[in-house]
Amino acid sequence: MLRLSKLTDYAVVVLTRLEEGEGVQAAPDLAAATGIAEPTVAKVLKILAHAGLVEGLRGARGGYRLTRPIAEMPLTEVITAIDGPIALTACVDSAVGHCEAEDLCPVRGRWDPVNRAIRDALSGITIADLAPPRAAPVAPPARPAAPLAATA
Amino acid sequence: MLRLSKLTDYAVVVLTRLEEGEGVQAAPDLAAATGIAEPTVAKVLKILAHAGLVEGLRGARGGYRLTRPIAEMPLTEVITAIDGPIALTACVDSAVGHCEAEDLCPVRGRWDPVNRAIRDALSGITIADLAPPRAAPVAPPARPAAPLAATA
DNA sequence: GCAATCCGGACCGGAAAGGTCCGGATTAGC
DNA sequence: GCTAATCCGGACCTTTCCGGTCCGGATTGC
Ligand code: SF4
Ligand code: SF4
Repeated sequence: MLRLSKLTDYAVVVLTRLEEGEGVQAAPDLAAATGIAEPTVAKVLKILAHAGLVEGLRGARGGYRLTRPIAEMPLTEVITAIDGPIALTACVDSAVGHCEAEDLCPVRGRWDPVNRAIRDALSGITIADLAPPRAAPVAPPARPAAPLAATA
Repeated sequence: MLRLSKLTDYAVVVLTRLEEGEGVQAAPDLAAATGIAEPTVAKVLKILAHAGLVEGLRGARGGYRLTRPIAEMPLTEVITAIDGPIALTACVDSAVGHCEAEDLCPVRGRWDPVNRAIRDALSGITIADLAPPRAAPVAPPARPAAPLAATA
């Protein structure tokens, strides 16, 4: 169904929750706050830390902390970090495996523009756009999808 | 990897191949022409016929035929026919299953604009855009992604 | 009547995702 | 220095879904 993995979804949720708390937050803490199982949250955090989106502070009183404000985190970065590069089919540039019908296939390589279109549409969205309207400083319901209007 | 299913990919390939041949074409014929396994092609054709994108003529000398020119077939229709409705997460309108963290989740419902953005980006693409440049009447390499430029 | 072809469904296997767990390393606090 | 808390890296299993195959039945042209 062109669905992105649950882990990616959870990652966004965790990131938004990280933005709310000020200091470092432990994994079990975030798990309780989001309603996701604790080991799963830990796994997501580990992947995100590996991608450089969050920073893990070890030792007692440790936890995780954002390395950037979520307003400067494109959604594509999170997807790429967890699900790998965006590749609709096996014959786009970022794909690894190749299909066996690639010689006879008449549309070989023609997926690239489509792939790029989706990537562009997603790169204009940041995690902040997915986050809940915190204090609503400007206009909460007026621009829920401002950067998305470019497609229309 | 935000990858659409192979069946959908095959469907596009078969559709483009259907456009090339004039009359009806049998499933084994298409299989040989595309390099895809015959039962798989048959399965794809069945699904497409069920969705109304192609028409199956039974009996001897039968086969499949397009109901519309591929230039008027949006890509979303093919995806929806095979992979089901486009739903990035479990909490968008078109999704069936619901995640258990939907009450505590702060981004619940915020995926909808993203989902819509992708759907819009895809609805502007037709199968003809994926098809190979048949006779190249205008300019083959000049406009490979004309309808996609709206996102930039 | 016969052969060719689509139609609908059931069926199975393998891969991938989701989820869980443990031992080790690191650091704050006492 | 010792203990407790916490991240880190990986291995592990379990389940689900996708890709692929197959068969009996219905329909039509010759
Ligand atoms: S070569 Fe053709 S069949 Fe293979 S992945 Fe690309 S579009 Fe699909
Ligand atoms: S409610 Fe939250 S966790 Fe559940 S599918 Fe929606 S965004 Fe993801």
